[in-house]
Amino acid sequence: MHGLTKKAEAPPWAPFEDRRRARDEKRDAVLRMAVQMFLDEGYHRTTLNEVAARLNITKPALYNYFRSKEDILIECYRLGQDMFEANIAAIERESGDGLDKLRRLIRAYAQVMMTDFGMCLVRLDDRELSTEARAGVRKAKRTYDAAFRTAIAQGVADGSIAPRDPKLATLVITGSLNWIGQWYRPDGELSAAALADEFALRLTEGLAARKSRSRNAERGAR
Amino acid sequence: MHGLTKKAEAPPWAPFEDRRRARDEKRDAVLRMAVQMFLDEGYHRTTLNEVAARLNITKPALYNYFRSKEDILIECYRLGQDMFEANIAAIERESGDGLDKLRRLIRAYAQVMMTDFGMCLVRLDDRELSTEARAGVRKAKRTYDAAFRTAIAQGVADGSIAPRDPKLATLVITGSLNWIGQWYRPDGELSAAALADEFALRLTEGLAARKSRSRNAERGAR
DNA sequence: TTCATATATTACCCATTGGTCATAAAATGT
DNA sequence: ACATTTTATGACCAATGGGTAATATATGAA
Repeated sequence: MHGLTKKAEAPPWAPFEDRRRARDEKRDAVLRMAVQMFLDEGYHRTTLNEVAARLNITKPALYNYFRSKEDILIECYRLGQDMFEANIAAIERESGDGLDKLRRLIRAYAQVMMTDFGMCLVRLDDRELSTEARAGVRKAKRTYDAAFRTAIAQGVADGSIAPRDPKLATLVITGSLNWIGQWYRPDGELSAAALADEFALRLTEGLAARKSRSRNAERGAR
Repeated sequence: MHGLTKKAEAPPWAPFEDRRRARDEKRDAVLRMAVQMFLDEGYHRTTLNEVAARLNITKPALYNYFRSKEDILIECYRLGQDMFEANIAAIERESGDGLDKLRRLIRAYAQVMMTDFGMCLVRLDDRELSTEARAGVRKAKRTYDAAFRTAIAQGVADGSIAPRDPKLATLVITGSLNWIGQWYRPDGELSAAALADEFALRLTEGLAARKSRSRNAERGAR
């Protein structure tokens, strides 16, 4: 019996890993509490003392996980951005005509907008952020807009969407979607999925290109 | 020559009136400056010192015209509300089917949303207000929503709009309109009127009831 | 001129709040 | 048991900004 391997099962990093995980969990708890309070009361009316109190700790303890109040806000934005980006990127990879893609974009975007971190991006004022952080957030927002614009442009090109200015059409659609973050409450009558479907339906019911004989002939001809 | 009426033309109240007008003009100037700064920088990041400085006065001078910072904010909301109410009430008085009325509502609402005081209602956080003031603002907002809902319900009833839930349809439409306040800049390519027309077109192009033979027969039959 | 009123200023108060520091208390490793 | 690191705390600092009081200045009336 070598003294070396008395109980070789548990890897020696386990405690470290445990600790790191416990730390991350606490960090996440701070973030979840903070985002809720930011959304409920507004960023600047939410004090770090209150956030800490609701977590049964005191303010300086927060500084073990975040460097500043703005740092907390930045992380909220980042979590929201990650959700949008993951969903949008997945849809852009899929196949389908422009109209289909647009419908999927609407559904996905609407659903993310009904989550706490998702609505961060439209409910919280990014002017609270430093110039650099704000630039990052705005750049991210522009990429989401671009996804809608290209889907619409593609739809107009492939004949699935009746001709229109993709930029204006995007303003109409994303406005409606962004505003969801202002009124959605999880305790409403309709589920998030049902609402997302409704928005996908209503925001595209006027877009489909008429399947006129001439257009069909045109498409069949090439 | 009576000493009494040496120059009887100018009414004796003129100076008073002049003074009152001058006062009102200054008050309005404060309001216009304040609303711009509130929109530019956000309410709580706009200090009364800065507002005063931009008007070439000092902070305490503002207190000749307003009782508090919140009082200024309340007046901004009120001016915006007045614009919405005047427009909406006028349209509700007009005749036309539900779809027509909805289109006119959209155009009018969009145009007010492109003014400083109009966008107040969606860009500024009414949680800055006292409970009573906030209740007033929210009540006003609900009446605008109600105008859209009734127009849509009327349209569904009179056959000009294809059947749908008026409440959800209103959320879709007013969301798009409210979001205008977040991106509109008066120096854009399109005029406010052109944008309003575009929104009226795009937000209703999918609503019109199909004029199917059976429906026409139905309508003709009663 | 003189008085009254409206309007403006300077200087100040004070409540709030993000953030820091020295230190204590747990938790972890040996 | 002991040493070390992590995590938490109480006390405090400093800046910000809304609001006020005492006072000065301009304006119109008598």
